[in-house]
Amino acid sequence: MAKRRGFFWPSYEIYGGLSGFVTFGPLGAVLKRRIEDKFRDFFIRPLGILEIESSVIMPEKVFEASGHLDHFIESMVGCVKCRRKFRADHILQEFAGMRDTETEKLDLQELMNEIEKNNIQCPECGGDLGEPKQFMTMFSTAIGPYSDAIGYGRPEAAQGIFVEFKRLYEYARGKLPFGAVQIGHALRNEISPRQGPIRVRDFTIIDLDFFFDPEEPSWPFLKEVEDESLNLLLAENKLKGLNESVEATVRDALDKGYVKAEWQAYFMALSKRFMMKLGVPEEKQRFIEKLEWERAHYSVQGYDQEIHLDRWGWVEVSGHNYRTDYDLKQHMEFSDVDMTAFKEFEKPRKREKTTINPVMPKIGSTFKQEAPKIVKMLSSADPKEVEESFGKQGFYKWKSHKLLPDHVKITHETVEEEGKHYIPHVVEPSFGSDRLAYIALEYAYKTKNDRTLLSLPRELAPIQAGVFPLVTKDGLPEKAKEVHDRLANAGILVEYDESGSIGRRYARADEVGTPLGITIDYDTLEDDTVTIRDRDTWRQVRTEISRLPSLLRAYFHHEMDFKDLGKPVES
RNA sequence: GCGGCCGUAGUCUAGCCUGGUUAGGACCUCGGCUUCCCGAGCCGAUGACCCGGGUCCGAAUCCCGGCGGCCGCACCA
Repeated sequence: MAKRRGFFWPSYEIYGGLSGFVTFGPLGAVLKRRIEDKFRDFFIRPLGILEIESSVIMPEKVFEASGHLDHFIESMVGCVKCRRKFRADHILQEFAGMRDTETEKLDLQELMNEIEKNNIQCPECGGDLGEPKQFMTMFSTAIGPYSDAIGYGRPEAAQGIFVEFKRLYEYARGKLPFGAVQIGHALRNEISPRQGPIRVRDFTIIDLDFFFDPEEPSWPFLKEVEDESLNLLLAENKLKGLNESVEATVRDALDKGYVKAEWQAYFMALSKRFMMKLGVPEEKQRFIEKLEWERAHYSVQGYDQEIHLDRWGWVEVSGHNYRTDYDLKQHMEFSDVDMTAFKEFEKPRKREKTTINPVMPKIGSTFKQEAPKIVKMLSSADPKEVEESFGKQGFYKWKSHKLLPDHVKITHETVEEEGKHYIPHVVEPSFGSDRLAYIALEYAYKTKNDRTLLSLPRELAPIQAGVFPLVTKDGLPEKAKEVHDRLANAGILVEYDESGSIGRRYARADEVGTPLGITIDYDTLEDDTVTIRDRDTWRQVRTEISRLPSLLRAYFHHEMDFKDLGKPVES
């Protein structure tokens, strides 16, 4: 259906196809765009969130800082005999009793050594395991003609926001909280994509990164959603093997500690409502908390929003991660650019301040070429800690170097502070708009009297109205074309169709989810009125052509119901 | 990546086992006729053997390889 009517299909079919890539057709592309617009209505506009657009290819440095280079990688080991593949780290955890924190640090050679040392065989057939290999799930490329300028296709749009934090913060005139969003393509080289449009290698991601002060995690907006109930499958229950979800209001979920950040709960509630707008009833939705090892490296708490589909079961449509200050901190460290926010105290505060100043002549003569490193270390070290260490041990140890009190000058002073710098925390709801389009389609798909009906929410429909002459003679087609042009000029997405019988044309329109059918009949020639037919009820009303543009506009903005569009027609 | 099943117009399919004329049908789509409100009817048209190699006088059909799909395993930030 999706293919025949032009919603989406597998890409590169003429060359045999390539799994993990889909093309959105004429109707699908519009549907997707409308869903993204709906997202803007729902999340962006009310909160004044900043929408930006950054590039898909990003330099290696970004992913070094973000941690993706280390984490978006899987070491796999294959069995020589049965050729099955396993995650090398999982094997070691299971058969050598190693912890994930230990296996994480091992390189390929070390993984191999550990496997040999522990004499691990293939868990399936008992055969020997081969050499571990790494599989990078980011797409890599060379930037320009220099092969050492490595770039990666972004696996998430969020990094494009974090690297621009400073400018965005300035644009927001230094006020928190604020959020930034990006709707754009992201690439992930999935090992084995399945499930058609649900799991692809090139997809549109919507990353909304919301920055807030961790000391002021509350916000009045929460009030709007605190009674919304959420269906939560908690990690603690998953660990116990329980698949029962709990029903809790946003307020309760926060009070009971199910959700750690208020803003996260707020976005979860909004996401639930958003799905309902796309046609998914609440009982087909749930949020499932990620276990520690299932979470992304940057996340301290993550919930996946899942939608139940008859075809694929529970499918993830959005991820809600509490990223804390992880990303900004990392980019600060790697770029040496300050990404803190500043907040003024209500009253200036007095504070004892301890500072360490390196005494350069001494440090230089003691540490020689190591001296610059020492100075750098001191600038980020905690002065109190250094002072205490001097007090207890008479020196401060950093790596293999011993720092003596002579090397530094410690001063104490009382300073008056107007405010302080801090690294904002981030809560991130993230959606895949391809999946949203698929879900809207599946939930709209119905059959009625053996006919297919795509009951899309009216504001999502790619074609808003069909214009049909009742029969193709006596000047009706000409009149219908006139009406079509008039509506098209009024900014309404209309389609003209005169092929086949009127019933057939209604059926075709129903199948692509066109909400309204406008029919030109013999009465039209008399009094310039037309009938409007409702896709879902097949009811008809009659109204004047001149009023159509404003009536339809109101109808699509939900300011008017179908019955208000004209006088009912007896059939 | 592995194993099982599978691959004929946009869709569903006949033919394959047992090689042999223009690969048949239905739906969809398009054109014409007809038609005063829900896939009606009649006439006509477009459109397919997944790709490559092999066997053979001859391959949709038999053999090998590849690609793709579905299911299971694995992966899923």
